[in-house]
Amino acid sequence: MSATKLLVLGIVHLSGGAHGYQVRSELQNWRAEIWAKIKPGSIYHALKKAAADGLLTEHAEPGNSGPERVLYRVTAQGRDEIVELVRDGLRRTHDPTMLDASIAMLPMLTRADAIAHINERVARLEAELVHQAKWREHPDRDIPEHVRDQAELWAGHARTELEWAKRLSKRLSEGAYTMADDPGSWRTAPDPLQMRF
Amino acid sequence: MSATKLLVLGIVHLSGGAHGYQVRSELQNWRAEIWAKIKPGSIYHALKKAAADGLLTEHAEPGNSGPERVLYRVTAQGRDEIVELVRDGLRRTHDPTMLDASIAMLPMLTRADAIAHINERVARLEAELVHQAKWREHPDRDIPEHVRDQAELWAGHARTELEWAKRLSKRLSEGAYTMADDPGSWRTAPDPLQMRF
DNA sequence: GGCCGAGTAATCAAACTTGACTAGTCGCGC
DNA sequence: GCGCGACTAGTCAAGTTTGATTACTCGGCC
Repeated sequence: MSATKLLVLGIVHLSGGAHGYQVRSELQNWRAEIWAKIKPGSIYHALKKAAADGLLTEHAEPGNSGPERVLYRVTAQGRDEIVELVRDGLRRTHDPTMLDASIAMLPMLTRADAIAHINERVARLEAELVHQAKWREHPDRDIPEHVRDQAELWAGHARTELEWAKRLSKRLSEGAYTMADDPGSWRTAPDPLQMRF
Repeated sequence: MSATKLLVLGIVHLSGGAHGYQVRSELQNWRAEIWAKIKPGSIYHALKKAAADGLLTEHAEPGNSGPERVLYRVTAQGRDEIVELVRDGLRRTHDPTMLDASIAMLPMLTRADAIAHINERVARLEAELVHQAKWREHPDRDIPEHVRDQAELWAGHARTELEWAKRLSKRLSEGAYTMADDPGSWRTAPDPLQMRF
């Protein structure tokens, strides 16, 4: 699941550098254990992996009180990765966790970019609904009846998501939220993360 | 994810004994790679694990053509486990994959049992909707605006699922599907799986 | 008759997740 | 002045998932 990766990178970015426990508690604040099903162990693993991949830098901090801590910061490559992951999560259907994570990190994109990708999602959902409708007229007959009826539930969820995505797209074009290219965002604010290490 | 476990056990049960590849192709027929995200490797692992846990028995078959195959059969304990997993999946919210798998294996339950557990789901979903509505009136203010707006999507999904679960419950009480206590089900049919090994 | 692609059947190492466990600090009541 | 619970910070082994890879058969066609 790359939702963990996205959330961890995103939180470190938003906090402008953080150590494991900070990420963990921030995610707890956001109730992410529920919708993203993230457990402590995965967070520390994701941080180390991301550091090994060059998306984060590690700074050992002497334990002036308490045990040693490691401070992580997002690299330029890491920021690009976050943006790419958010785009991917918005586009890709059938992965609710990744969608939730992407929404959480939506302000990493510029307004136009976000709208474009949400609209792509809308288009995909519409295509899937058409496809499903066709399939239900001519179902495979070697599949049990109740398995075919599941399709109703999927279609319902697809319609719900469609409505919601359309509303979100509309709200964005009306100027809701502070996006990456708006004044006051992480991008226009003085940003310590521009530094390379 | 115990959805894999449930599907694998369920398919072996429905086929009255099967080897890995049969399970794999049957799941492909049901398009389970899409909604349950099952990959070949996991299937073989799940089979071995279940056998080690006493839910399946293994019968080595000499490769009379092609490589060696292992035939699996569900034990009495395995059947109980399937029933328990289906009940669990129906009850538990926030786990769509497990719900899908449970629906696929719904006829493992008696009609009354299935209805009872689906009704429990309905009650839980209603409680969650009430809880969410309250939370949206008094949101935590340290959470970004767009994260709070995600709740709309969750609520939408919950409502969709609620409607669907109610319909399913109704259909079941009207006699839809062949359940475990109906004539023609795996339970009333002569069943080779009753044998112990 | 020999090779190629499709289908059958499975293994394996690497990556990832999980839950339980460790270990230190801090305040507070007794 | 000490024991206890809560908070901070993280490690670790065990379990699971994944994607790539292996290996064998069979039918067809050049």
